[in-house]
Amino acid sequence: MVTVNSVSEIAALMGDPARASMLSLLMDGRAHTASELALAAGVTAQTASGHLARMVDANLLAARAQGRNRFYRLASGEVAHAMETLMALAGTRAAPASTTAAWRRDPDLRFCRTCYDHLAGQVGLAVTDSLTQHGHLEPKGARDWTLTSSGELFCSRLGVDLAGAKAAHTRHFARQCLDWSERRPHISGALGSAIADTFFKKGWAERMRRGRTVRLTDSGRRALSSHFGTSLS
Amino acid sequence: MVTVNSVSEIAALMGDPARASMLSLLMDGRAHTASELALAAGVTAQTASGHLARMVDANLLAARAQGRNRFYRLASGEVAHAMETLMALAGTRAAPASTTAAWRRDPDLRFCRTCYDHLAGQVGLAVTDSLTQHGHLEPKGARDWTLTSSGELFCSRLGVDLAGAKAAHTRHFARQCLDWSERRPHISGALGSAIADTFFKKGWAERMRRGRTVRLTDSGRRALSSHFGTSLS
DNA sequence: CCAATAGTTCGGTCGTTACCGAAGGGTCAT
DNA sequence: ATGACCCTTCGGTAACGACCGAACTATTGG
Repeated sequence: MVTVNSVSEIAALMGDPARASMLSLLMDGRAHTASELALAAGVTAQTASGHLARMVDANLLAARAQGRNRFYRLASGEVAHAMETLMALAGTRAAPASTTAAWRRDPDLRFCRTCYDHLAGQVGLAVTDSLTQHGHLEPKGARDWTLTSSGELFCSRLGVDLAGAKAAHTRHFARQCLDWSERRPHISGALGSAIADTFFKKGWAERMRRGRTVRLTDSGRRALSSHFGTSLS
Repeated sequence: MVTVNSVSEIAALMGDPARASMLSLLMDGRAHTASELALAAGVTAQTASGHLARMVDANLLAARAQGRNRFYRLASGEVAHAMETLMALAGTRAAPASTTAAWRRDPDLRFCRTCYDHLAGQVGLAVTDSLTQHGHLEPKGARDWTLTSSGELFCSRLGVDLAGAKAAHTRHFARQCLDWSERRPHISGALGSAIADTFFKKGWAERMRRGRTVRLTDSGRRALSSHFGTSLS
């Protein structure tokens, strides 16, 4: 009904530098305390509290109290997707060299990172490209994929929890998520999450202590080569 | 460090209700005048002008001056994509404002109408396309065409008052005019006016009593086919 | 109990910006 | 030329909201 208004409300929330910094930190898909987020945003705890309350109110974040801490995380992958899209748009603008974004200079982040709960960067793209090129994924509509029967076979052999992914009826199953560093869609949604879980469970990849960067292990490189037929530089 | 900032800048631009309304209207992919956008946003022309300038500055919009109007359109599909994503996040069905625009509901207006004193719509485009494809018109600069010698011959055989058109030194001779419904330039200026006069004089087209709608007669359809080699649906 | 830590609420300040009235420039028609 | 129309720039106002200091609640640990 109030489409334009609600859009501007969401965008206005993301349009504040402090809140954008918080959302950016939360893009790793993990939950962070209010203090961490205040630090990341460069504001005091009171200010951060206000920001967080507003974002929870708008269903951008979800909060969970634990002891005397309060953990915040992104409310959904859609929020992460919107942030990624805005990053992609921000990257296309003709900008002077002096304002080159930090992420353009971070090769590790461009190589592999988490986008909410799935893999992004060159590794995320490599997985996605392999699936599409082998006929495991087929485009469906403008923003989804269909997992073909060969794709189901491939995923179950890989050890991906397909049943669990299909059980998550509240979210898209195989969603396209625009990769801001590579500017092409990678696999997202419940399937993307399940695939990422497989990578972590099998020790193919591990999250860095801080930030969204993900390190591809040696066995991960071998797995990419043997299972996905992909060689990364 | 700059990444979060640039994202928040973009989001902040989209976060104002007036600007979001403008962007929403522009989601139809077409160019709109500053007045239309001011009306859509519910603000005065001065306020709208400021908003539009900021969005052009941020490479969200592209502007093109034409006569006393100034047309604005989205700078790229990425902008539309970002808006769509935000709409999806806002939980609103992306309903392009185009469905409510008058010209969208009026197929006759889209088919053929006058634009000041020359023909616009599909018929205007058909005439223009035919002239360029036969080498009668050649682009000159960003906003004009040159009538080639073959074009002069063609026009005089058609009965177009070329002498009168050339005598009107106060206006451009063969001007490009952006077609609002088709988003491509059609022939305007003194030559465009003279061509339209020919259509009316020969009974190929007649103005409707009210409004800008023009009806193409049966002989007009035959003329389009025989003289311009164009078949319209 | 008291102290320390985490987080929120309240009140007031301050900067940003959206807004409009007035005025000016450019274009087109009569 | 004159007026009408479209758009922009300028100046001033008003309101929203981001921010922090201070005070308050809740949990943990000694």
